[in-house]
Amino acid sequence: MHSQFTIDCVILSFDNGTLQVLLTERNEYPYKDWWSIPGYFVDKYEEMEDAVYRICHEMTGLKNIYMDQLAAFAGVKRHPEGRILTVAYLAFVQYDSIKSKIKPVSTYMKQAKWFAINDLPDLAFDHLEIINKSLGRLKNTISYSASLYELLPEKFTLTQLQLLHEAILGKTLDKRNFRKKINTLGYLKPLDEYQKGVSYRAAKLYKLDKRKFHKVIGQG
Amino acid sequence: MHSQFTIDCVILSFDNGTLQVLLTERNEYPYKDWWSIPGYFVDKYEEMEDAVYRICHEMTGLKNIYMDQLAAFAGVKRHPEGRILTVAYLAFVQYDSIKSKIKPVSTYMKQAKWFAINDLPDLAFDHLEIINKSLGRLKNTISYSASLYELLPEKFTLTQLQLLHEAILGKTLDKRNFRKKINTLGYLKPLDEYQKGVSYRAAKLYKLDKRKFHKVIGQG
DNA sequence: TTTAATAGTGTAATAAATACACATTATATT
DNA sequence: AATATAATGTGTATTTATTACACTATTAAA
Repeated sequence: MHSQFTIDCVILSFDNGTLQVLLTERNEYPYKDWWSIPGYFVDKYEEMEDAVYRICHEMTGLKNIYMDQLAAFAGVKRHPEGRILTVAYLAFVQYDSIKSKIKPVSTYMKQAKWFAINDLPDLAFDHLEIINKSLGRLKNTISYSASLYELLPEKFTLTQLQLLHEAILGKTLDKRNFRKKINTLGYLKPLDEYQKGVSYRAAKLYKLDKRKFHKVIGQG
Repeated sequence: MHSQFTIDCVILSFDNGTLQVLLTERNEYPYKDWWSIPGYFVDKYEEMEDAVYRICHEMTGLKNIYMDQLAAFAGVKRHPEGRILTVAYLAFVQYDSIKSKIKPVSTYMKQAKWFAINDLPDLAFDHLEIINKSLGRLKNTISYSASLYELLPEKFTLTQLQLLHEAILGKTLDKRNFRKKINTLGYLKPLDEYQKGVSYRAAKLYKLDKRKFHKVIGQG
């Protein structure tokens, strides 16, 4: 007999100019062989915060990811075996730093794989609804803000940052105005390093200055 | 045997320059005789949206209130009879239009009563945490926005509106600048009516022009 | 008629957002 | 060596929004 409720994790990343979501291929009924966002039952005496990390690790191999609660979903018909409430969490991770580590630890999932957000397979349960809600949250709460930088490599170009904003907001931005804005925020540190392996002028790399970031954010 | 989870409702209002929350006095164990936000168990085959309205009505006598999901709370120790997850919802209502209707329908609660948000009694379960989370949500998402107007009477003065903003933001605002801002938004309709029963110059009344509001909001 | 209490109003200064186009640089190709 | 390609990096003028700031007008009550 399973416990009362499950946790499901929307794990987003950014690559190739597109938002990516990490899906797992189920190895158990219901929805065996379907793609789903990683999730599982919470243990009886387990705090949700602990469960999120455990489940995320077991289903994808990923560890130490910061997750925020998104919402609870409890549609009567969402689960074919009876109404099971799930609490969805949302996390942002850097695509490159994580690619090699993705592999389920448990046998409950067959594999874990990134999918571009606008090219998703059919999904188990109400997981498409959960993903859509995540995208809404992303759009409303984090443009020009904190956790955004979890989606980029540690060192990134301003063009990458702009593409990320564009992907989230669903519209193009003016390059000069974007850079001006970024500058006034004042918490990006330019490095003495440049992009490598491109067949055109290499762009300067930047990283988030966390010290300054927290100063700026602490105020408003 | 109760179903898997509960719903709790944070019902906020505004009166006397202060945010108010509707609490119910429990008539059952655990926490018998304690004040709590109204809530109860969701039925096995009941959609959450339906349960919210049913529970809110049974516990407070209020009907037809629009509620937004706030978050799920599931601390292992939050409920003395074992971990019970609750999904908290948040609603805004007009203080005056509702005062007389507040009276529990079920006997599960003894009475329902408004409390000023900064003068709360001890609360059952983790309900203080839930209320605090509501206030954070209110602050982050609705200044100069929609559901705010649910907290005011249909016809209100600009000073009332300003006091509401100040209560939510926890700081004072400049009267002229506030009115200028409100004006540029353009969805408040001035009426040919004035405040009554005050012993000083009566203020003009305004109401929300929902048509214009949706136009403005629809864009950004 | 005076007092008390709140309503209602404008301007100047600063900061932020927008619109808009071209020279620069690194690599690859011939 | 010269050229083509593809993306980087930069400035100014205009409009819009935000901030700071103080007095007169109106009403009811004393």
